[in-house]
Amino acid sequence: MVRWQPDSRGRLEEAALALYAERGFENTTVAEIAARAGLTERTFFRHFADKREVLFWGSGSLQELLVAAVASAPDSASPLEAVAAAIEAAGVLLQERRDFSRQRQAIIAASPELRERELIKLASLSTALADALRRRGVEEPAASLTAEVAVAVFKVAFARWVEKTNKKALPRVMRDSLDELKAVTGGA
Amino acid sequence: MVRWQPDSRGRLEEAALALYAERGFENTTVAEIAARAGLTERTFFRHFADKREVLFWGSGSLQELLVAAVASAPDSASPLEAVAAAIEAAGVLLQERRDFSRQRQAIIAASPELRERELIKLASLSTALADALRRRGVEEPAASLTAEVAVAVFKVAFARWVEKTNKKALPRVMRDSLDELKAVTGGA
DNA sequence: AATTGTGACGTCAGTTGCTGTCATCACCAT
DNA sequence: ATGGTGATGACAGCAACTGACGTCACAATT
Repeated sequence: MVRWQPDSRGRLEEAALALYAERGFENTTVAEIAARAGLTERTFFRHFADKREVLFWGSGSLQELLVAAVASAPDSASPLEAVAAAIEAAGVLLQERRDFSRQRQAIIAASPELRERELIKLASLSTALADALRRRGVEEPAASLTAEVAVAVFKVAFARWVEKTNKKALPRVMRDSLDELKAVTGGA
Repeated sequence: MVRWQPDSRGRLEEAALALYAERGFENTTVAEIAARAGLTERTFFRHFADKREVLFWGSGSLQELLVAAVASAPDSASPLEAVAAAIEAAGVLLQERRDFSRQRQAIIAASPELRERELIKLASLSTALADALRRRGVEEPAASLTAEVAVAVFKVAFARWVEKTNKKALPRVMRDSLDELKAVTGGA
């Protein structure tokens, strides 16, 4: 006789996603999420720092992926080329989980609190990318600026990808957006 | 006999800034702020949507300044030149309130919750700038990308300006950072 | 001058996010 | 068996926020 069902964290994530989608983030209580997962409110907070974090648990691995991509870029690659390869790799990953990504983004877009949390994750990504670039020998402020630019392109491309149905694949949108950015900053 | 002292909002701002600086944001209670201002907790929430917003009341006017600067740029100016003029104008304003800006930034930097709020203000600024650019006839995604780039340069320049004492004036740092960005995105 | 708003604030009660603390009990190693 | 461990439940409590309602100086109206 098992005392508890396994994967309580996963059940909490699932329950939260469903309830946030159903009745909105603000209109669902942690107690409801826990009840749906067959757990206690207290247990929810043992797994997630707060009510928002349950939606952002995967962002850590995405950040690791991007940082690894920057680190493994060939030495001949420029800083911009290194981060370009990284966001394309992220694009591949998100493209694979297309439906999930879109549902999640719809939930986030509907709540200012969740948008705040998303932005700080992206800011964390930016500093991580800047660190990775500095490890490649890029000096400041070029490292920070390149990292910020990468996140900016990521944001814009992701927003366009989410927007309408039947569009290009995300890695392609990432590339196109980066080319647009070069045109904007270069052809002054 | 006046029933209440005037400028309750200003007193709340002042009290909050002092207490946040003194004992940190998390260790300060809204009730304490209100008491220091000679008011009630309930009144605090009538003036500010939440505990963080008291530090960001001025960000609206800054955003208006930037948008106006973009709108009033000469027709001959490229999108990047238009936002460059805007962030330089913002640099002038912040340079004038140098001490206040730095104290405020120190408080924000010390609290993740406040950093979240700052980021969403910058995101709001980015969409406002993109709108202003679109009103100048700039198409998407160039407008969004240019706006994001402007905010990125603003962030990096401001961070550098705050960092060490005895540095260049902020408008100058803004210009330099923008030039660095052009080098980074152009000289691939 | 009397009346009637009106706006800014106080008071109070309630919900919800979040935390500290302690007990419980299947499981595992010894 | 014995004892340790880790995940969970149970409970109490604080602080952020909200809604409802009362109060009273001041201004506008008549």
